Parts: sequence; structure tokens; C-alpha cells
Amino acid sequence: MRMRITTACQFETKRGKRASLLLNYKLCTTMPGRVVVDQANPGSHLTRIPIPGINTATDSSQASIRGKVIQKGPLVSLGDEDFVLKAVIEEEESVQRSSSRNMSINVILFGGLAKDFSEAVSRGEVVVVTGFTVGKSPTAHKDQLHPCNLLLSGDDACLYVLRSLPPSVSRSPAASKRSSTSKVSKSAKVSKYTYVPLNELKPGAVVNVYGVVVFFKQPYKTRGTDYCSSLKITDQSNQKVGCNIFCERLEDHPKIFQLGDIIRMHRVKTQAFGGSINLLNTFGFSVVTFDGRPESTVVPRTSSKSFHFEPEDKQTVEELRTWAANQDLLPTTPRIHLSSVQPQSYFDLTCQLLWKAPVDGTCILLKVWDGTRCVHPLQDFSVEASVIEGPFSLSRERSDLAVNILVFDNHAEIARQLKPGAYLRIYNLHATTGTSSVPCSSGGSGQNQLAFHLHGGTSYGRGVRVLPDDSPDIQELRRVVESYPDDDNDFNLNDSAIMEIWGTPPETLVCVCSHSPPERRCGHALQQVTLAEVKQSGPDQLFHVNAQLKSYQPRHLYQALKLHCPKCRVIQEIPDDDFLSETFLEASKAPGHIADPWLLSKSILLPGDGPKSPGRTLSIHLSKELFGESKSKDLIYVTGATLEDVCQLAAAYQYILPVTASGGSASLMDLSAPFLFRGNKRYYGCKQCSQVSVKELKVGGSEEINEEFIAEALGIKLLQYGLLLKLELQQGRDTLEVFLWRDAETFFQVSLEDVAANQEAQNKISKTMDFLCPPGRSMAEHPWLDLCLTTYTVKEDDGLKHVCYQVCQTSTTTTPP
DNA sequence: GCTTAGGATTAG
Repeated sequence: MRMRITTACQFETKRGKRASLLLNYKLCTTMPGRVVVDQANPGSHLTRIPIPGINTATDSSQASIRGKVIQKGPLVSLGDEDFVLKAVIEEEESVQRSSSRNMSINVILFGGLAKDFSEAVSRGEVVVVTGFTVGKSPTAHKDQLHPCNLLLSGDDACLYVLRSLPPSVSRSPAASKRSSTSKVSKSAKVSKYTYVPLNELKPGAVVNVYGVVVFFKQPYKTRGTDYCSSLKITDQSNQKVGCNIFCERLEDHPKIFQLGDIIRMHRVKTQAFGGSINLLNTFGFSVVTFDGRPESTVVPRTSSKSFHFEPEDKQTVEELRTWAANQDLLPTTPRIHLSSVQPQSYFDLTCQLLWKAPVDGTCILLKVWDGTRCVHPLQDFSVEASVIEGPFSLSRERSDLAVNILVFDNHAEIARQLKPGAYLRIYNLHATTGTSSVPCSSGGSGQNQLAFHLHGGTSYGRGVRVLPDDSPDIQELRRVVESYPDDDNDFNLNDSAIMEIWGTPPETLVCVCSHSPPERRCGHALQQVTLAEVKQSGPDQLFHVNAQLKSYQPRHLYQALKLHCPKCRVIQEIPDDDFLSETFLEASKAPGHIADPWLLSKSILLPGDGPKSPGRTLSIHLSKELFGESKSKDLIYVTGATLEDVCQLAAAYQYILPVTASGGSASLMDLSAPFLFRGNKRYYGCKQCSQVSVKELKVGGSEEINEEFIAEALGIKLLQYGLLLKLELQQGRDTLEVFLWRDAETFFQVSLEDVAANQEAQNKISKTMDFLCPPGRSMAEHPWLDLCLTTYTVKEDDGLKHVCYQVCQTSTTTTPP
């Protein structure tokens, strides 16, 4: 089958309505790179954002900012030990200058931090800040500095000073760089620790120990309040000692990646158990771990902001490593890649997560790869595209190598928090064969198809963990996966640059177009023109061009798919499932009681499974009117339902309307969430244009209940799905950036409502884009397209009008070869 | 309020 772009002379959208050409985007092509600071530096687990790259959408919980102090204001007292201080920090030379103006930013410090900064930090010093919030700088106009400022207040705020130390002072592991870190408001305390050999432990003592890890489980949830890391360690005394570390927070647990890692624990309690000594963490416990391979550099792994580390520690680690290397302590299992997996075996897999999707309450499907190809036939699974988190459409190379992993039970809970792009180690993964009866299995011939299962439980250290980006274990993997052509479109810079515009918060997307373009038809009578001629022309014109597609943005459909209001023309993002789950969960906690006389209600008490998941009441309400019309299955109202409940119910009833009780009456939830569900489809309402009130539906006998009818009855203005792509057209040496928006449905010959709900429709779009812009092919191999373009003006923030271009009245058609 | 786990395969 061959696809060809032609111009369609007739055009009418599915619903017979037209969205106007209203786009107001600026593309920032100079988004600075993401720089991860050196492991030895503070905030190394965070993404370092260059100062020019800061904006109000910066996720400060994941970011650190580094800069040189170029101005330090006076400490201003606000009374009662409260202070404020303003400083300016400047991006250092090392980062590429992408904008000369935004290299310096105001930092406003509050409270004790302001006071400490005033006393401890001088101009010219380099600082790293974390836990900040980003605000709009009210003085940007006046001081010509960065349009944002950094606000440092509260417990999360932290500021580190990078400072040279005299050689005699105990240093951080960054000693080789001749620099150390001091955290403002905490001075380093120098004290000696003594470590007890493992064969000298006596019960009932609190000790510090070093050891080589000979067994470990990743932290797992206990029946109590904490996670437990269960491990066994040994040292030169050859004594093996079991340890149980209980911490509520996962980040406080020892970072153990593989057998042979070295662990140092401070303040562990010895305890007699079963004739031997066990170790248990106790008050003031701290832990640091190290890679166990003698050839690797000694880099402490810890999430502690301050920890003790001296040259003696480095020596102890090296001695333990050398000793362990000459012992028969650890099994000598070779690293298994997907290419060397044996059916029915258990192995540890180091891989990259491509995407994930929930299967049911106890199972998550992970799509991963390690750059090698599994030689065995693999079992296939299918999931709804709408529940996939991550790039739904993989390049051919990637999807050839990617495998599915089913993660069950306790591990599913951890897997829910994994982010696509993360590097993972999955311990005790089971390569199973035989037919699967999990809900997402596509069936198939089954018997000798391989499937990867991470079973529930923690036997044999079964578990999954994220490896840090600087882990030596992933460098080779990273090199391999990054060598694939499509890679730079998926997880790194390009996407974050695109997200600058495509992820712009909805309120800034309100369209401010001067007026809608006139309706014109291309018709084949229009003569083809060059891109240069299009650019030289004014707005409100229609052109017929012949060009190639050089590139397009965003690369992922889930980034291009939007919701928009046909009335007020606001464009907004589609909320992700994590957000929706949270919203529904919150609402389900306080369902209240509905006593509307026009509803028939029935409540079910669903048992919980612990203090963090208490029981809840799910209520289903039927409209008496619909019941009388024998349409009781057409629409039900539910209260106390989680997102999962709603999806389940959506399989049995036509329309599900989640409601909460407000003064004894049914009322809708916040319109941030879908107000209506039908099968896989979700319907949203416009916050600005809806005047919601839940009242009895009046249906005539022949009237069909559909989303439009329900929305109207509720006073809701239905949002429509839209698809927004920016295409770079090429014609010889000339290029032109154009949008595809209004006529996206015509272009792809697909309903965007379907695209939001099913994989098949999504595949149609990705196949089309792969055909128009074949990944990894030269421009000579890109097809030539006949396109209609319209020109129109958009009023920018600066008040000036800009001419924009949009593809219109063009559809992809398939023609026989 | 101060437990939880204390290695040793799921059975999808």
C-alpha cells in the first residue's frame, strides 16, 4: 500500500463545526542543555538547570541551580528573628551562552537561611541551590535580569557553597577536585568513628560496621509503617551477619545495586536471633554504600545531605574490595542481556524503561529494552494506548528490541512510580513460557513464547530499582541505546525544548488571534507556488505547494493531543492518569450522602486492606426517569468511585457520570477531570464556558442519550480533542514551519476522539508520520507532498502581529500501487 | 506509637 498526500477540495469536520485558526506559539530553539552535576557535588541526584533555562514551569523538586554570587544585598530584618536577603547569581562560563540577558537571576532568601547566607557567603563564591520555588521577577524590567526569581524559604530550601579547603581539613570525596561543599546553616562536625569487626559483635550494643554485601533485597513494604531492606554482610573475619534496616522513606535505605557492594552503617543495634547476631538500624542511623569492584572509583552513594567521609574510609572500602575479590563469596554469574536469556530461567536485567501501562490493580506492564535482541519468540500483550505512560509509538528499531515485563503485586506499587527513560535493574526476573491468562495477553499460539514476569514477593531478592544516571553499570547500556537513530527525540533535550511550548500551561494558551481566517477552498485550479512566495505573501491567503516534510514536533502523539473549547478557544493539556487517579481517590474518600428524590441509590461497602487503604463506600444511582424509560443501563451516577472503579463500571454501563454529594444533592466533580465516561472514551467540560448543575434528565421515549445530550443537560460546554503539530516543510534549500491543527482530522482521516481512546487510531497517525518523515532516512527518500497552506495573523504578547501558516484542506490518502 | 523481618522462587 502506498500513501500519498493530496489536497482535498471538500472539507467538513465530523461534527460539522469548525475550530478557528488560532495559534499563538513561540518556538524556543535555543533551550539550553540539561546538565547533571558531578556525583560528588551537592544535588547530584537532581537535574541541574542552567540559569537561562529557568522558567515558572521548572519543577524545583527535581532541579538544582548553580551560579556564582555576583551581588549580595544587605540582611533585612523583618522582626522576630525573621530576615530577608536578596542576592544575584550568575551562570558560570562553562554553560553555553544561549541568552546574554538571562544569565543572572535574583535569589531571595528568607528566615534563617538569609541570616546564614549573610554571614557565610561572599561575593564571587559559587553556590548550588535546591528546594527553591520559581517566581516572576517583579524587577525584571528595571534590573534587566532574568524574568524569574528563585525564592528560598521553608524546610526544603537549601543552599550549598562550593569552596576550596586547605589540605589538612577532612574533605568530601570530591577531594580530587580540591573542592568541598558546605551547607549553609550547618557546619561540618569532625569526629572519629570506630568500626567493629563482624565477628566481635556482642548483643545489645550500638555499633558502626563495614561489610561486603553477600545477599540483599530491595526495600519492601512491611506490615508495619516502614520499608525493610533485608541484607547479609561479611568482612575479613568471614562472619556473615544479617541486617534488617527499617525506614519509612525509600531514599533513606541503603543504595545496594549488586552483590559485592560495600556498605558502611553508623548506629546499628546488635540483636541476638536464632543463635547468631543480627543488626537493626537505630536512632541516628546512617548508611553509605560503594561499588564493590576493585577497579571502580570510591564514590559514596547516599541521599544524606551531610555525611562523614575521610581518607581512612576510602582505604577501608578498598581493602574490603580487594579482600572480597579473592574470596569465593559471590556467585560468578555473567551479566545476562536479553539476547542471552534462557527460557525458564531467573536473571537480573539492566535495561531502560520505554513506557509503562497499568494492566489491573496488581499488575503493571513495562516496555523495556537493553539494546540487544531476545532470540526467543515473545508473548504479545495489548493495552489501551490511553493508559500508556511514555512514548506510545516506538521507532522500528526500538520496537524490534523492546520486550514486555509483567510486574506483579508488591513490585507493581514501586513500578507505578517509574518514569519512562529511567534505567532500571530488575532482580530475579523470570523468563517463563506457556500461555498467559493475564488480562492484557493477546493470546496467540502460546506454548513456547517467552514472557518476562517479576513475580510478587521478595524471595531471592526479587525487586526492581532505578539506577542513577551516573551509575557505571549503565554507561555501556546508555551508549548502546543512544546509538539508535531515533533516540534523541525521546527523552532528552529536544523534548524538553518542545515541552517549553507544547506544555505551556493552559491559561497562556488562550488564543488572541486578531480574527479568524476566511474560508477558502484550494481546488486544483490554484497554481503551485514556492515556499519563498508563500513567505513573501500577506495573511488570509490560500496556497498550493509541493514540498517535503523535513521534521515535526512534538515527536510523541500524547504531547500533540490537546483538549480545546470550541467556544472560548482555550487549548489545554489532557490530564494524565496519575492526576486523575489522585483526583478520584480524593473525591472517593468523602462521598457524602445523596438524597435527590429523582435518583434511586444503592451503596456497596468495599473492604480496605490496611490503614493506608481503608474501606470505602461505592454508591450507584439510577435516574428514576431513565429507569421508567427502560434506559437504566444508559447512564448511571456513581459516588465514592476511584478511577479504576469508573473504568470497570464503564465496561458494563453506557455512560458513567461520577458525582459527589453537596448538601445532600448530586454535584459534579471539578472539571479538571472528565465529567463523563463511555467505554474508553472520556469527556471533559470547559471550566470557563460551563455553568454546571446536576438535575434530572428529561428524556422522551425516542430521544437518544449521548454525550452532547448529557453535557447540555448538565450545563457543560464539551471540550473537543485537537491535535497540534508543527511541521517543517522543505523545498530545495528553502524551509517553512507550518502548523497542523484545524484540519488535523482531515489530514489523518481519523477521529481525534478515537485517537484519545484507542490504539488503532493512534497507529494510523504514527504510520502516516513515519511515511511522511521516515526515521533515519535521507531527505531524498522523503516523499513529496501536495499541500494546501493558509496564512493568518496572530497577535503576540508584544502587541505585534505575526504571520503564521497552517496546513488546511489536505488529507492523506492511500492509493493502490 | 517504637512495630515491621529474621533470605531460600510465582504459580498471574
